[in-house]
Amino acid sequence: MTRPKVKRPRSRRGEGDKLREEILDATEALLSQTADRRAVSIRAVADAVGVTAPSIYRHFPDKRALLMAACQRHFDDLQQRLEKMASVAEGPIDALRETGHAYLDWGMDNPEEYRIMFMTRPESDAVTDGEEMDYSDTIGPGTAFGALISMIDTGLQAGEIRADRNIFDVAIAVFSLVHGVTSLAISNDPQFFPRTDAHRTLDLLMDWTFAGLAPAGLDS
Amino acid sequence: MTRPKVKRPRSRRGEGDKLREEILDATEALLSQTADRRAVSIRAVADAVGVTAPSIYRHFPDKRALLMAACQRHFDDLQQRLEKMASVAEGPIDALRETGHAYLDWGMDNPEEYRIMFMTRPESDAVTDGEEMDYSDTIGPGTAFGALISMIDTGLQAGEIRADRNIFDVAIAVFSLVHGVTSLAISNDPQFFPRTDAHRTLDLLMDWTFAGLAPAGLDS
DNA sequence: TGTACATCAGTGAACGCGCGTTCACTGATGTAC
DNA sequence: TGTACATCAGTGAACGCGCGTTCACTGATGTAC
Repeated sequence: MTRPKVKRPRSRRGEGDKLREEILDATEALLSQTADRRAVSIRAVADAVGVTAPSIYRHFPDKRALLMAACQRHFDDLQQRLEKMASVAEGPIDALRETGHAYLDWGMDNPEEYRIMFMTRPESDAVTDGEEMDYSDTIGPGTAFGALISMIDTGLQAGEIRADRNIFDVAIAVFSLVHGVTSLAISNDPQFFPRTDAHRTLDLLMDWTFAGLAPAGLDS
Repeated sequence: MTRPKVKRPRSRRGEGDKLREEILDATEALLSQTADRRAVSIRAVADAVGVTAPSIYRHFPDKRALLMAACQRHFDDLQQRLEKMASVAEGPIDALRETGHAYLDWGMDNPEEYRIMFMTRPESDAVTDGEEMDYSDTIGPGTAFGALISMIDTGLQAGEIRADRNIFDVAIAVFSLVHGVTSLAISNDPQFFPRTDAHRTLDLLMDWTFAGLAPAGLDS
């Protein structure tokens, strides 16, 4: 990891932005492979790219900005996956279930990214160590949370979800439910809480939830 | 924080263990006040106690051991609180609801401790940065999770919980539900997800859950 | 077609910092005679 | 009751490390004349 690996050939004039992309790729790869944010240092990233540390500063003002940029990519990836799942589903309840499981899978596949994005302390300092998030990018329209809101809204319109609930409250509750299983799954020894158990737990919670959300006390 | 503060008077012969307790107290206080594990360095702890850094090593072999000891105290504290809530409650369903809210309050009051105990990556490395937990101390009898199991069991005996559920599955589901709200509450700007909202969300989820757990499809 | 030059991508060395930890020590205090 | 001494609680200085970041620089490359 500290060995110089491959010496990257210098980009040609006007192609300096290539390095920017390579740096982001390396940052993601490092985070994903080590599953440990402490392994993602400026030096380690530079090393993985095959470049020296100061080169990073030609493309990002500081470490914070680098991590923010990498995290934004993850957000976009997650959102696209969820929207894809939702578009394929048969009806809003099915969409909620499917996206819930997809979300869980994504978290389990990207545990450290998940921790950074959804499990770090609020405010400024999180960033040195992880990421500070702009909430308007998190819950606004065109985001993962926005997609959740619209699924629930569709359910309401279709009469599959009881209409006496505040839609935002329901969304927060459903989100915290899925987040609970995901966060538990990646904070424990896989032997203690294996992947199939996580999905089973989510299913059980969804059963309860959709019984509670059903208009006439019917199970979904 | 780097200033020497008060110079602690040396303990008398045979009273060396006093410092051990003071070190643990200072560790907890530092963690609680800063809500940032990075602020809890050997030097900072020593400083808070009014002693030099090497003195710590007379009482703890390394930083890991110090943090483990401090965390064990937190576990004991949480467990005692939950058992107290459970003993006061009127019936098992009420006990589950009350302990759920007490758990949420505890997490919100001790966010960094909660993160260390329930939200760090599994395995060895968590400790340098937080804590590795011995699961037999976490889910065995006489623990917080053990208390949850026994509440559900009481509910089953009393006929207030449907008997066709695997008790362990139900316990994991209930735990991950409460954990979800707690973890969400302490990972976001309090302005975005205030304390009352967290309790309201938990209530909603509990409503769904107890509808699902009720024997005859009745609400709790 | 040849050459001088500005530009641009990236380097090498060093900075100051806080960290966990080690080591040889000091000096107060209880105890044995 | 007095004194020598072993013990014990804690100190002061230093170690090596990895970190983010800065600074003056180098040398290849495209462009203007």
